[in-house]
Amino acid sequence: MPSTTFFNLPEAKRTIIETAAIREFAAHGFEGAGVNAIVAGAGIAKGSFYQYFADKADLFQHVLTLVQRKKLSLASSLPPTANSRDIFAYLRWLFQMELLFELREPELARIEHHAYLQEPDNPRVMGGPEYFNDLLTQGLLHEDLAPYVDTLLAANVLGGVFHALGRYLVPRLEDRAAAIIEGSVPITEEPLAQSLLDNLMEILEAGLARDPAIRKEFFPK
Amino acid sequence: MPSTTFFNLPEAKRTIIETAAIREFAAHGFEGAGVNAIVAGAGIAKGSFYQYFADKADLFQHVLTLVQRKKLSLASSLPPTANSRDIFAYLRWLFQMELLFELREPELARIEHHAYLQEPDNPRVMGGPEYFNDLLTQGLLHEDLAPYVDTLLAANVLGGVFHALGRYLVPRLEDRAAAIIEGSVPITEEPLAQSLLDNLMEILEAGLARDPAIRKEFFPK
DNA sequence: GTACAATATGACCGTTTAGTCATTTTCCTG
DNA sequence: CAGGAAAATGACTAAACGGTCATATTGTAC
Repeated sequence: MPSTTFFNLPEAKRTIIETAAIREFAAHGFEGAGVNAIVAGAGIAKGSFYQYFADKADLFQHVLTLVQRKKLSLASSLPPTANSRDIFAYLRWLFQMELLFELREPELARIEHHAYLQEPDNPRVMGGPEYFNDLLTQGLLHEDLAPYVDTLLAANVLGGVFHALGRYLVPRLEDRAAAIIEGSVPITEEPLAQSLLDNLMEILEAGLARDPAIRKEFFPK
Repeated sequence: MPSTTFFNLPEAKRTIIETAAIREFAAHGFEGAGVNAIVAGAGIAKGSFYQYFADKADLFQHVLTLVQRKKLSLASSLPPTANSRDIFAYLRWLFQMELLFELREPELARIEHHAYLQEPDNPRVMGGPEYFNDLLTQGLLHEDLAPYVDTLLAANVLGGVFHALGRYLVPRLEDRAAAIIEGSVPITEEPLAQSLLDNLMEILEAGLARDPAIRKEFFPK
C-alpha cells in the first residue's frame, strides 16, 4: 500500500504520478516497466517515488485498485438493467460496461487484461472465472440457463470473451468511438455499439449454429 | 532469423538452447526475459548466443516458429474430422488440439497466449481473429452458421475462448491429465476430456440459454 | 522569527542489462 | 601434420536497473 505521504499529496500531483505509472505499465507490463521511466514521466525525483511506494510492486497494486475504482464509477454511470433477475440482461449490461471501459480507459483495460493472463483468479481482476461462475450458478437457480451447461466451463468461456472482446470492439466502432469517449453520445444510445452488443448476446445465448436444436442430436448429453 | 551457425549446431545442443529460451520467455514474457538467464540456463557463453541470434527479439521470433511447428506436429497426430465440411466438427477438432497442446507444451502455450495479447493479428499466432473469420465465412457459405451471426464478432469470441480455455481445462482434468501427457491414453479416448469438449461445443453451438428460440424475441435482429 | 516535522531531492550504491570483440579452441580438408 | 575456416569463449563496455540516504526545501505551529 502506498504511504500516507502519497495520499496527502495534492490531487493534481497524485494524478500526474498515477498517469505516468499507468502509461508505463500499459506499454511494457509489470516486468518490463521501469521505475526510472515512471519518475521521469511524472517529473518527480527518484527519492520521492520511494517515499510514496515501497517498491514497484506496491505501485502496481495501487494501479490495479485504480482499475477497480474506475470500473465502479463507470458502472454507476450506466443505467441498471430493467430486469435484474434476467442473467442475460445483466451479462449484456456487463459487456456494455466493459466496452465503455475499453473506450474511455484503454490503458487501464490493457493492464487488467495483462493481470488476467498472469493470474485469472486474482480477486482484484474483474471478470474472472469465479465471478462468472457465481453469476451462472445464480442463473441455474433462476432457471435462465440450459441445464446441460457446465457452469465452470461456461464461466471460463465468458471470461475469455470478456477480456478479448474490448480489443476488437473498439476499432470496430471506428469513427463512432469518439462521440462515446467524449461523452456527447451515451453508449446506450449509440446504434452501432448497441447492435454489436445485441449480436454478441445472440451468440452467447443462441450459439453459432443455424439450428442448435437439431445439432444437439449429434452431441447428446 | 537465427544464423546458419545456429542451424549447423548438433540437434541436442540446439534443443538445450531452445528449451532454456522457452522456459525464460514463458516465465517472464518477452520484455521481462533476460539474455543472461537464457545463456546461463543453456550453459553456453554469452558470445556464442550472439553468434546464433542477432538479438533477443530474433530469438523470440524463432521460439514463435517452434510454437507453430509443434502445433503442426500435434495436428498431424490427431485423426482428422470425419466430416470436413462441418464447421463445428472442425472447431471441436481445433479445440481438442489446443487442449493437447496446452497439456504437452504448457510453456509454449503460455508464450503464444502472451503473443496473442500483445498482437492478436500476428500471423505467426494461431487462432487469431483472422483465422476464425476465414473459417466462419466458409461456414456461412456452407450454411452451417446462423445467418444473423456477425462473423468478425464471432471470430473474436472464438479467439478469446480459444486462448483462455486451455488454462482452465488443464487443471480441470486433474489426475487424468498425466495419462494424456505421457501418451498412454490418447486424448480422443479420454472420457473427461471428450465430455468437456462436448460441453464446450454445446455452449458454442447452442449458446447458454435454456430456450434460445424464445429468448431471441427479446433481441430481434 | 524560530523550531520542528513533513516532504522533496538527486547523487550514489551495487547489480544487472543487452550487446561487443579479441582471443582461443575445435573441426574439417588436403 | 599443416592450415584455414568455423565455432566457442568470457572479459569487457556503457547504460539501465531497483533501491538508498544524507541533505535541502517546504509547510506549519507557536
